[in-house]
Amino acid sequence: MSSDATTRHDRPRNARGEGDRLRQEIVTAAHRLLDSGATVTLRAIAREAGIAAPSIYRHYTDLDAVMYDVIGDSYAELTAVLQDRAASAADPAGAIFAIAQTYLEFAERRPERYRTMFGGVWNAAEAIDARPDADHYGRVGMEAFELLVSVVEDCVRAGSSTSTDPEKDAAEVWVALHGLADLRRSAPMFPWPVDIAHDTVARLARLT
Amino acid sequence: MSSDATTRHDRPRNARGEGDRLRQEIVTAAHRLLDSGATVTLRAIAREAGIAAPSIYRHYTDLDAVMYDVIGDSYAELTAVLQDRAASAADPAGAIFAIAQTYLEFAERRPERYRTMFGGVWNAAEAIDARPDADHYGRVGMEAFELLVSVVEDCVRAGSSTSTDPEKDAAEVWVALHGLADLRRSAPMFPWPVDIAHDTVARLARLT
DNA sequence: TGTACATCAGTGAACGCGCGTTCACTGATGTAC
DNA sequence: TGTACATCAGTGAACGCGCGTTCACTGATGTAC
Repeated sequence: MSSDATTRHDRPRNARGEGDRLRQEIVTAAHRLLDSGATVTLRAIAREAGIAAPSIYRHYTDLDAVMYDVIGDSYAELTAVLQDRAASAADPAGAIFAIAQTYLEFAERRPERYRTMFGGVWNAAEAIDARPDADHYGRVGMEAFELLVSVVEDCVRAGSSTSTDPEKDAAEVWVALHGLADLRRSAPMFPWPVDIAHDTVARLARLT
Repeated sequence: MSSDATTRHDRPRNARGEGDRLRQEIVTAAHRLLDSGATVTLRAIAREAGIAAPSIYRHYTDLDAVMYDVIGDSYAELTAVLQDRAASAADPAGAIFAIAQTYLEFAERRPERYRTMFGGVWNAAEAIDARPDADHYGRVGMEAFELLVSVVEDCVRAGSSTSTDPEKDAAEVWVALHGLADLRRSAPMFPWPVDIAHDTVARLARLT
């Protein structure tokens, strides 16, 4: 059939000066692949994007560089949805629970994406460390955490938390949420107490 | 050079009736590979064990079957070391902290092994579910957890914990330990509070 | 006691696969003269 | 206005690699007669 023996939609080439559009299409294709649970390889991304594999090299040096952008987008998306849900909560304590629930939902609905972001198969930390703009991306990843810290602080001000170290308590909440997200997926037969998330968060955030 | 173009120690063949020894050598080779951080493939295991790749099929149907045994051994080892350290603690509360520290050390010293056991790359749950003797292995994995539950119960009896649901509180402690083990590896630049493990465990086990 | 044979432990060569990566290229479009 | 040329976006064919898996085999050793 076609030359590459793979499906290739007849994608119209971008206009002159618009070459960067393909860069975004590559990232989008990688997102789709990740969310569908398929293995993410350069060739798979190319197939998903409807382009030839070598075309990726015009925009990225390697797979890590692509994943780096995928992770940047993912952090931004997670942060946005957490902020959104926290903002619509009735009170600070409600915001904490909203964040916890939203975080767990994100991890459950996009397990591979979550794993890519938080230390799954692809080691984000390593790749980010290797970048000249590591600071910027480290900060993007921290935004969601800082939201959590500030919500704990809100709780203290509102008198609904007895925390004396919101930063530390927020870290403990994050750790517990991550552990829960990860273990629920890998040990689904474990008899999980239904209210474990709510209970753990309440204790670690020192809610009254 | 040699036929397979790879190093092959001249391993003496096992005596008649002793064929099962190779089965153990295969698992041991897989452990070494895992602990060295190398990618675990059938061919890599064969190289590490000093045998030809097809020889593995005489003992295992596929890589999953090998990993299944690797995981069984790993659970047994972790459980043993946890029991050991818990037993030499001065009191029940000390036993909890000993378990926590030992668990985190295990995860830090053998990161790939830990990830293989608790939902990393290779999905233990899936492979175990597919086995006829799934119950047995599910229980092996549970032993370490049950140790934690019983130590929390000891604390309650000794008056050093106010827990009213040791099983649930033990689950929360486990979740937090797993989250900490996993995130510390994947987010090493995060400003981890030094006493976060001690603090989290004390709170979740309701130590007084 | 000798010998034919079955069993056992393990091998070597070969295969097809998807992968990352290279290379020289194609063909459309803007720009200089 | 026409035309030569540079640039840009993207391709197709090919490569070597390690992988899982198959197949027919080799050669040592225990067992039956």
